[in-house]
Amino acid sequence: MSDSPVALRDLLITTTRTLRRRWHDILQPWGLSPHEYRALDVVGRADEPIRLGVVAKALRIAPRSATEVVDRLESRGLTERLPDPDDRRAVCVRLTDEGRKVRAELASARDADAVEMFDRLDAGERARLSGLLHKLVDDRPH
Amino acid sequence: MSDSPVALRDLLITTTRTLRRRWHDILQPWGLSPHEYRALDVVGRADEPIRLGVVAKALRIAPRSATEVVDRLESRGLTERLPDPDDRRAVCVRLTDEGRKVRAELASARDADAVEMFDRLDAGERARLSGLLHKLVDDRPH
DNA sequence: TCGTATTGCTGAGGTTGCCTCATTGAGTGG
DNA sequence: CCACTCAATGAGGCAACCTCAGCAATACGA
Repeated sequence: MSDSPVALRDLLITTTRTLRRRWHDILQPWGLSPHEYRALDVVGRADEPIRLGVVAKALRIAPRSATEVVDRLESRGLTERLPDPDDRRAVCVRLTDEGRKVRAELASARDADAVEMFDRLDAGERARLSGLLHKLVDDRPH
Repeated sequence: MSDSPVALRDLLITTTRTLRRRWHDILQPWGLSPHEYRALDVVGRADEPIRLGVVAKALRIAPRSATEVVDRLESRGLTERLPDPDDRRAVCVRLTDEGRKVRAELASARDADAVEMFDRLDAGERARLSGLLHKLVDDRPH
């Protein structure tokens, strides 16, 4: 019974482990952790400077911890802080030119890797896989 | 293009995130982390007492760290250490009765959860999903 | 068989990435 | 104007990993 729920769950886990490992390897040369990339992406996704507190919420970490993640990005020259014009308590973050460049390069490397990962499936198979996974997770609480 | 490689990758990640969260919630009442369960499982899977170094290799952590994981299990009364009869440098670990009980209960809770998670798919769909995932990962280095 | 290298575990101590709590300085409602 | 509340951050803590050194015990080469 190789397609029992239990075997299927393990297979799903194996598959995303592979994905994560590949992503990790892509990130390696840039010296960024997956979490740091996520922060870089959150900051870059907003085209306006974004508040530290908003970064924290987006990453689901404590505000205090967002300070640290952003510190790390800043020390690599990828982001810069600036005062919030509307609230002098608040601090905003935005990407530097270098940060924009790194984010763009990583995003396209990541997408290229997805293409490579999935090129064993043709369009029909991908559509079927997509349908099955949607059926599994759609409207699932969380 | 909702079944592009990129969308598919994200969907796969979302799916296992759901799996992981459910697993985490199951583990919660027992006060065990996923990693601690994995250690418990490694120790229990061997029916002989198993060396600490072997535990480390199975968990892919440094030997020093295996000492700590096993310390935690031991402090919860789930495992016990005993000297290796063949090599007086080595220390073996085995489950206590309580450990065996917890491992069995968790394993069946985990399997029951997989059944529940996948009951949205019928046997044919599960077989198709299994085939597609195998095609993605089989013989992939690592 | 004896000296040397290697091995298995663990103490000591470092790093990372989170956390909570308290502080500071800034907005806000009665 | 005073008492809240709120944003970021310093201080300090914790969990879970790591490396390195040390202590026994084992294995091996001459």
